[in-house]
Amino acid sequence: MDAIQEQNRELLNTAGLRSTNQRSLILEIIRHGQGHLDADEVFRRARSRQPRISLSTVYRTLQKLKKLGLIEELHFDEAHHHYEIKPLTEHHHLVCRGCGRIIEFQYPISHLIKRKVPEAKDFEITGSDVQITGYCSACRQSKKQQ
Amino acid sequence: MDAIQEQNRELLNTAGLRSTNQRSLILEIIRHGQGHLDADEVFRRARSRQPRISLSTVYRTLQKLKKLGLIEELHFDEAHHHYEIKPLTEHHHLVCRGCGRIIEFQYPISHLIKRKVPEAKDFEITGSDVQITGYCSACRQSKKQQ
DNA sequence: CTCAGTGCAAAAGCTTTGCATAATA
DNA sequence: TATTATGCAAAGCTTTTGCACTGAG
Repeated sequence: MDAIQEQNRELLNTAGLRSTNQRSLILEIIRHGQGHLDADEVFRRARSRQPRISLSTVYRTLQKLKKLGLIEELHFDEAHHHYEIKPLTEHHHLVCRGCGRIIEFQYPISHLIKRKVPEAKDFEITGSDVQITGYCSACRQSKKQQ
Repeated sequence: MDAIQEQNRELLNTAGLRSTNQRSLILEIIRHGQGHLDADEVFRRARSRQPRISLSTVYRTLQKLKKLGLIEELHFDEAHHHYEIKPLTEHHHLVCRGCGRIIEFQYPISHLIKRKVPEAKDFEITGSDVQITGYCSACRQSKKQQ
């Protein structure tokens, strides 16, 4: 067992979960997935390394990891969810309506809102997600040429 | 036909759509729905006034109205979408993880992001949604008492 | 050894689609 | 009248669940 697996094992055990190959693998996949993988993509990548893994395990693991706060569930303009490793610094997403590209940016929105928005004064903020939709520079170029 | 229906009719015709009782009704329901209705809720309210309306019509109409930009689709932490009339001023949502209440607030986020975030300089912003999750003051109170 | 976790298959949402009928322009 | 829109039923996708088996602690 290598160092990364050992680290995952501790992470899971500390949370009161059993460390299994499946869970460790799924955690790795999301960690290296550059964010924004959906369940099916996680499943396909997992299966290529562990052919007998099932979709239900993927879903059950994603739920557990979400509840533990290890990963975050994102809701883009689609019928299914996307997952990313819980970011250390607050970051958000520009979603291009042309090519679907997702550009991350950092900005301490929740801090700002806490300060500036009266409705938020009494609200205990645990998470935030900002989605800006529009067209990225590449798609703006190709729109002009049409 | 009353004045509101006549207004809806023009709105739809201008957009190149036929004006039907179903569409006019659905538009009314969303307009008076205080935001955040899901398709099923729109369907149930519509059926109480027009019993033969079908769920497919609701879904098809929501799609059309969304493409026209008359309504906006929101993605809270659930498996389905919510809809609201396109707001005139930019507003966003505090979503309570305790009671599910949704509190709206106004803040010109996209303007701010355009100015402050380098990644957004080249991005043509067409829409924005900020979701702050956490606990509202009522739920914070009841958490303390537990 | 015990119980949490897994795989499989079946079910359960939510949403979309094909087709004949009805309604609008 | 020529299309577009509707209702119904069936299908499609994503996600969840029941159950017997497996594997971690």
